[in-house]
Amino acid sequence: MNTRDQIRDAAWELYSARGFEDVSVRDVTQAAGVNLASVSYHYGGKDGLVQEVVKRCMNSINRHRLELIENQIERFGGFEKLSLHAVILAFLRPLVLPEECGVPSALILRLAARYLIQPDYQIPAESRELYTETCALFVKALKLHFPESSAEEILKQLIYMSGAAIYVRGQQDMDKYAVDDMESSDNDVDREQSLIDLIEFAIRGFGGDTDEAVAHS
Amino acid sequence: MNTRDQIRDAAWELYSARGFEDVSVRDVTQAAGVNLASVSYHYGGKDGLVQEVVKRCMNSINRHRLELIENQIERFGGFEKLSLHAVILAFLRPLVLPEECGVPSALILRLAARYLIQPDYQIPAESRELYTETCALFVKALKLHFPESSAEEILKQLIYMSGAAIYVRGQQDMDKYAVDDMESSDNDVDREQSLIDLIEFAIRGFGGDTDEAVAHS
DNA sequence: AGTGTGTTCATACAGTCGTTTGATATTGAC
DNA sequence: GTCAATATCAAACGACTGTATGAACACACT
Repeated sequence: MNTRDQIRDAAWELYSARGFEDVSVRDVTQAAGVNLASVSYHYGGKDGLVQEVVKRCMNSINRHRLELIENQIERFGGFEKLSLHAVILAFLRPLVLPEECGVPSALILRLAARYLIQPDYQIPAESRELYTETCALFVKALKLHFPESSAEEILKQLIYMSGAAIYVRGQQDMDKYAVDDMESSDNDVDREQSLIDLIEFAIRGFGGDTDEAVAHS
Repeated sequence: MNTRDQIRDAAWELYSARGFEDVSVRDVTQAAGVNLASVSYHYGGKDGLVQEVVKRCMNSINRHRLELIENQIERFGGFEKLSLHAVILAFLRPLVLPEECGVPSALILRLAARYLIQPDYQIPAESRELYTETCALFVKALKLHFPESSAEEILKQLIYMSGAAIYVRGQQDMDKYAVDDMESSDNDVDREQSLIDLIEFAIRGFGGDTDEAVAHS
């Protein structure tokens, strides 16, 4: 394999497990089995490598969203016939179960945390474009269900949903303490259930009819 | 003023503005006008100082929540008479407008980001206790409106709301790009409006009646 | 005045970080 | 085979980081 790709893959794993700041260039090159200077040579430095990982992560998520929505379009027989539940599921699923598109769960959280505290951080242009397109498509799909809402309102609610999806996972461990008899359960089951709960919450939040929407799933 | 307090206040400001990792002990002591070694002496090291700031932040938020809910109890004439809107507002307001209890807006985001990626991080016991108590009280208040829901379900929805409240602020800048004609607006107005929108979203998400709830506010 | 405790101080230490350097190795085209 | 471009390598550089050290100072109590 390419030295360049070896570096990228090692960084992908290490950054997911331990975070961008806490993984040194030496950690990456050692795990990849390549020379220290290779990072500067191939990516221009640590920042370039981080951006590569960020780009791959964001693009995987948004490509998966588009894939899911296209599958549903086929299944429902047209973009206009998409159920509310299907649209919201396609948007949230890659956030809650990112492994389905090859993205480690922790990496999503780290990315979210990153942009939470550095909103001015330079997102790779390519990734931002894909994200913009993806949001635009989902807004369009949701607008069919809520013609009285503006695009801005719908987008904002998509963001609410994203925040809820991200946050509930990071806080799961912590908040077990708040309800003393909450069972400690398997992580995967938790996440599947979280997705279901979250979608119901989101559909109600949007103002849709939960029962009707679920019936179409 | 105390050297100890000078350090704490300088750290409070600097950590808010630039984050815990990106502010060195030297930055803090220089801003505070005290000696470098004072941090080790008074707080046992950087970690101790960070925990002090974290504790103050979390406690301010949760104390303010309790204050707000007590005001509303007086106003409504009893804990049992609290409106759904009032409860949710008291929970979310300190997250969206933390300056009202003396917490810089950015600090909340940094704390959220911190626990998003380090769910196992040791939260100061005192802060965790207060948070636990606060959540328990709000769950109890919400249970009066949704007697059919379990405490776990209600708590989870409180977390959804927290995530939405936090996330929408971190992403505001970024997501302006997703809707091309979104006006660039004043930050404060944005946040006030976000709070209103968010509460409506939350009330619907909970399954409450928006109009009825708002009428009580 | 003397003693002890709590605090501040300048300085040094040991370690890690990202990046650079210049030499060497590899590759592919002619 | 030769040349030039590309890639890899060990080693070092300079700039930080958090922490430790031991001396100096302040102040109360006897």
